[in-house]
Amino acid sequence: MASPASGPTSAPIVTRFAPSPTGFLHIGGARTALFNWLYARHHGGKALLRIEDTDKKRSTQDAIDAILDGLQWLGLDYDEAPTFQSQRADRHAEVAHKLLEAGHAYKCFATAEELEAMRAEQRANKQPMRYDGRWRDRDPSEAPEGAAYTVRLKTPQDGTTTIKDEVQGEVSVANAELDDYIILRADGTPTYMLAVVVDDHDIGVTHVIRGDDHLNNAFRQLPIYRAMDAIEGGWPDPVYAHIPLIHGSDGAKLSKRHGALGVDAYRDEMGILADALFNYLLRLGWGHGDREEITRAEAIELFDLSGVGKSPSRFDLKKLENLNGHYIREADDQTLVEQVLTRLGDEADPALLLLAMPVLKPRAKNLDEIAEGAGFLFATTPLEMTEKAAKLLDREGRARLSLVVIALAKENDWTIEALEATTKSLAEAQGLGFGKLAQPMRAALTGTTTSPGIFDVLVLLGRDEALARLRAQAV
RNA sequence: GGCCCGUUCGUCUAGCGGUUAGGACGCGGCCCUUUCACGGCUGAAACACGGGUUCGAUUCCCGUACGGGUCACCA
Repeated sequence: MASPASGPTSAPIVTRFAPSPTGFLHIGGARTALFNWLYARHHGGKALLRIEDTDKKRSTQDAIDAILDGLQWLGLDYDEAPTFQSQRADRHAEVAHKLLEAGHAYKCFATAEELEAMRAEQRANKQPMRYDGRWRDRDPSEAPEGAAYTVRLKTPQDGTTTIKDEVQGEVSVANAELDDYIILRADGTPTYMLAVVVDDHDIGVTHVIRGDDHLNNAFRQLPIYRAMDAIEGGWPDPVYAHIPLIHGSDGAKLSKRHGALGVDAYRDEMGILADALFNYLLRLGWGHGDREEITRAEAIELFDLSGVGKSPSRFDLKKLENLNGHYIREADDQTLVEQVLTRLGDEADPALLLLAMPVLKPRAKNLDEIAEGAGFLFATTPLEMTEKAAKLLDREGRARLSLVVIALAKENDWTIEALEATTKSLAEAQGLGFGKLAQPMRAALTGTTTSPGIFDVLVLLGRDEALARLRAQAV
């Protein structure tokens, strides 16, 4: 009756990520890829990649490139060259014919229109919509001469199929719920349901880790494994792990309007670091005690399917950005310079940017904010003023600036320490709070009201440029 | 509609019969402070509901509600 689909395996673990190239690598796919990769790495197994491009109409080279690019960016590498499902149609058909010959599958001569009518009737009668098996026991000779046919799998009609899912636990479905689905189309091409099983078997996949939108498919795919195992042996059930889907902030299935963008958009448009997305995706649907910030090495060490929750989780950009800020602070300055440079104009000087990076990066939560914060370094006089900055430069502010200019013009030691000492003693001599001097200075120097420490700004700009900007706004 | 799955602060999660229900993001306050960040401290904030089982349920069982997934000659 109940037959467990999976048990402990002693053979080396092989996982695979199998996207269909009909669009970019979205956040959900990326996480599925991540979990598969992590599981393989954690257990010292193999991580494989397969492109499921059997739907020629919807598959594009651009999508394939985008997926490969996204995976590489995230640092997910594969142990063998990717396989392309479309190139294996002959093998799929071969298996279908074995199934047919052994009586585990049969020819169905029902036309598409006929089946549509059948479904319409079932819908009208509120019956479950599934193939009624009209050709299951009929003799093919009853079909019209030369009629096209599909090949359907003869699935068990009685009993229950139980899978022991690593994430979902034991899940059972009555076999009566499963219909005899098509494995080979009328044109002889394989359907996804057949192709997946054949490919997974052929490349030695031991663990199928995928979105739980495939949970129902497991019950349909298992009969192929069992039939083939009965025919020729060597087709053990794979271990299944169906991970919950990622939802948008409103709880509905992730779609474009939720920010279900390609990972390239997070990289290019939102200035997210690969390490940050890696960490965020890891923590979405998986937990390990109180751990939040987890490096790649730690992830490989700690990850296991037992930590994956069963409920869908919502995508939260705020948390991603918080994590991104963390990884920006940790990141190597030179690497950041390269990434930020592409977000700045041609006038940006890499050397100066590198010098400024230590004071720029602690205040940013994405790459664009670093670029924004670096703006003043490469601005040309007269500086553009934000509204708030202009307000700081009223008559009083400009008068104070004059005092500052006089004091700093005499300063020969253009260092943070010396500048701070003279500026602070000036403030004291004038009986002013230091902020009264610093804010107008910031406005004159950067055109904004927020920036790194004012002495950092002075030093970064250099004596001549700094003095010039100060003079431009002094009375 | 049938089948399957889920439900702990707004969000991500820890918990695996007895806890002041913990952490993180976000939010409020305070400290640090030349601004903005960072950092530190702190506050508000959750076991969907109803029945059982049990000396005792967030935890186990059954319902209900709500949410999700899936029902193609798509993948």
